[in-house]
Amino acid sequence: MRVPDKPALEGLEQRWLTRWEADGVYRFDRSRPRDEVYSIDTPPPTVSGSLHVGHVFSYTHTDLIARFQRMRGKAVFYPMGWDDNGLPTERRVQNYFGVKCEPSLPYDPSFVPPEKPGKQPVPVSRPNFVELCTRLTAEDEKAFEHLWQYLGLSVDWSMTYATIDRRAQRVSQLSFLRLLAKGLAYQLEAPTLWDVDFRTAVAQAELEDRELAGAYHRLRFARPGGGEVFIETTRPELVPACVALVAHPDDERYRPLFGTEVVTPLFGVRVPVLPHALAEPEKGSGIAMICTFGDLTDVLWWRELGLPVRAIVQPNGTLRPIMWGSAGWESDDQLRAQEAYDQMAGLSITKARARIVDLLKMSGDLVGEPRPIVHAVKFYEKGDRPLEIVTSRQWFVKTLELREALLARGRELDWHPSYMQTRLEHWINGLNGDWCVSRQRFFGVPFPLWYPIGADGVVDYARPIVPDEAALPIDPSTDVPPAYAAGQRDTPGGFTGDPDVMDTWATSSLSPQIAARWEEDPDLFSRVFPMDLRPQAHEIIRTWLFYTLLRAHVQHDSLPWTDAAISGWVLDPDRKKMSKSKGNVVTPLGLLEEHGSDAVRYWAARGGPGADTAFDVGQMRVGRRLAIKLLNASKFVLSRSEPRGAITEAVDRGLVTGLARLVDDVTADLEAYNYTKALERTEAFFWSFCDNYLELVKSRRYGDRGSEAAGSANAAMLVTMGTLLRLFAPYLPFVTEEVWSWWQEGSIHRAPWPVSRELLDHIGGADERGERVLERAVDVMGAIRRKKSEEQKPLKTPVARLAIRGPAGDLALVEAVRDDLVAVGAVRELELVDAGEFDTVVELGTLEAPAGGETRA
RNA sequence: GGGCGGUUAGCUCAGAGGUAGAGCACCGGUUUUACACACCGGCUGUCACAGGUUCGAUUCCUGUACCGCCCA
Repeated sequence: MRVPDKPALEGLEQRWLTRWEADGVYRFDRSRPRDEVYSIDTPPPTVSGSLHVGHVFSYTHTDLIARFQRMRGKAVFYPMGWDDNGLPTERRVQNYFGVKCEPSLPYDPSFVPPEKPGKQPVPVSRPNFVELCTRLTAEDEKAFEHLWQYLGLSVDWSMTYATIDRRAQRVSQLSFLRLLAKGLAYQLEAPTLWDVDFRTAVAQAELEDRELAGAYHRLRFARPGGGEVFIETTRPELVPACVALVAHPDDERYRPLFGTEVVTPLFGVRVPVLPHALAEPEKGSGIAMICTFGDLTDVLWWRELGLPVRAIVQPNGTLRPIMWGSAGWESDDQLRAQEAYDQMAGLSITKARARIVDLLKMSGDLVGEPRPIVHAVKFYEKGDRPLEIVTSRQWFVKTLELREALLARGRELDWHPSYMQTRLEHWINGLNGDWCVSRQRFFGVPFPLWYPIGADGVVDYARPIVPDEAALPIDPSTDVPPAYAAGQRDTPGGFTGDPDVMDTWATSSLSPQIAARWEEDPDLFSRVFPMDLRPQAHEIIRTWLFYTLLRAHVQHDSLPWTDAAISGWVLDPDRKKMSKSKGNVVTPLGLLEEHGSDAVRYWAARGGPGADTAFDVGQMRVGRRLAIKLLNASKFVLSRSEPRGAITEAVDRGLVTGLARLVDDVTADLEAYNYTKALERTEAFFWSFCDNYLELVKSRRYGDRGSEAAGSANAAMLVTMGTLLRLFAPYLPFVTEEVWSWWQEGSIHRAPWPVSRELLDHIGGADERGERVLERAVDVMGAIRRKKSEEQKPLKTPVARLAIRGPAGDLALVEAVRDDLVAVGAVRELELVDAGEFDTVVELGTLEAPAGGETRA
């Protein structure tokens, strides 16, 4: 026993996080069978993004569960990952070093980035660029790792992975090749949502709608036999891409036109007028122009009506050159079309629009002035310009045909809170396309494929060259396929590598397989997969959760985990989402240092599963007070804790009985992922233990009633303190470890979780009467305290006379704690009257002649 | 426009078909040999609104308003 004189919280984090790492307290024990393992699919953060309190909040929730399961005897598999590939890192690297990736450049092994980023970005080869990405993320990872350790996450740092490391690349590529073999991955030259700035395809999950100012332009289409039709469009620049007009089949105005042709203004292209139910008679003039492609509805019409492609937008967002009169670009007036179009070719969308508006005005085909409107336009969530739809070759993973199976998987999963499941259901039901997994980026996992080039120089995408699984991971831009020589790259009769990388979700959706070392370490895999828990935020249910479900379903025919615990947002005190732009972001490490990690964890734990929670420094102060109280109460209990004996006194037995019930309740709460409720219960019990029980028995434990009575109190206190410390350990890992180290061997975080039966064994079974004795004692103490407070007397004022009335049964309970009550209240005369309802009358004495014995109440 | 969640004390939140709860804040008191970062006592409510079911609704149902998020 080694209790400090002045216990304090300062410095506990640094001391214990170092010890835990050195002692391997959180090391996963891979010798244990699956049913003794609890495995967690920890969200891998993107380290090039900033650390924020949301991280601290949600990762604490996971750690609470991890620590609980560890103390229950599970071998906890709790690795950390980093998800660094993708756009955020590329952007950060570009800005940080002042470089720009230029894939056509060769690798320069001696390249050194500029000291300071210059005005013009320096073009670097793709391998050089990836090197810079790796270098910067390695630094960022250190900052994250330190924060996590300082927060007290019980992660096994020896299992850390990165979704861009060789191991993860291998898993991603292997999984892709298996999907390909199963026919679940396919490539398609297809209309794809495209960000012209990032020059990459964008998946449905990455879209967002933004309100944008636009204008309806009323345009005249001539009918060859005479007459005209007016359409309204927000995108007049796409007139050269027009392939049809469409109206609702029931629209009387346009019914006579169905099956006839009209001629586009300026370009003189004959296009059919067709009926389709999706055309809205109320919108504009009720007849719309179909272009390839203006929006997703165009894509749908194009597909369903079997229309030709007349694409004019290039991947860089400018209009491509077109030879009017060539195949697919026939015109009634070829010269006029060419003359008009040449004034638009090469321009950006916006400039082309302005130009064609002028041309249409001059030709008289624009009727009236453009009518300004505000409409929803699709953007890439990280992009700045509206998405275009370009036709390009992309890899897709089939999702639509898995709809029913994935809905079933979603229902099989245990959700915390349960209502989050409907978010997945609605997402799956709303899917309208397969998952586009190609990204035209650099810092990512490449597609492990090459394509043969024919003697004519044409790439044969239909016959991809697949590497041997044993060779993975490969980079097709530097590695050479079997049976080819390096010199044959990009030459007729040779080969070319797939230029794209995978969507980051295509890799992070394999986080369970990566962490569990699928197809690399079958022994480990069988012990941890399928996992137990996926903790994550609710806004990525449609992405991360959905895709992970999909991968496990098609690859393992199982769920990836049995439980999903969804964390809410951290809101600022005005209940708004915290964000950098609002300037209400708090630096997490500073927060931890200011309040102490245990205190911040306490605040996080008070935010229940799924609940958006206000950032509340007040709650952190409460947590800090709790931690300090634990230090002080422990000091009291552990100092002078001799003699010890059997727990014989009624109130002591009552305390242990209540404690046993607390253990059962808290355990049930935590099993149900209700960590907030569990904390509330433990906290309430602990505070009452301090303010009521400890005060009540203080005199007795100091030996005023002999060593046997003292031994009973000491034993009850020690067993209670030892239990409460363990119940608090998942929440307040630092302070509980500190106190534990005063009197116990080993880490509290490896100590067994309390079991109610073992507690009750100390007293030979539950003692409900003892509990009622304790309750009555608290009532009587309350009456005495109230009286002193009302009369504004010092608390050590003696009680001259204490008269307790009540039924005989209640009086017997008081009798059982009589000596403790007399001592705590300095009661000179105690009278028990068998009559009426339970009631306590207190007459205070004077301080001048204090009674013997202890005086505290 | 559709969906999910929320609306309870000044604040943050719990709660449950039968007399409204906790912590913080506030007010008053007490220095007591674990803790003044403590302790004791006290104050605070049209449970968002309107209907309905019920002996009884803050709780269940329907609708409305407002807030947040997700999706069109």
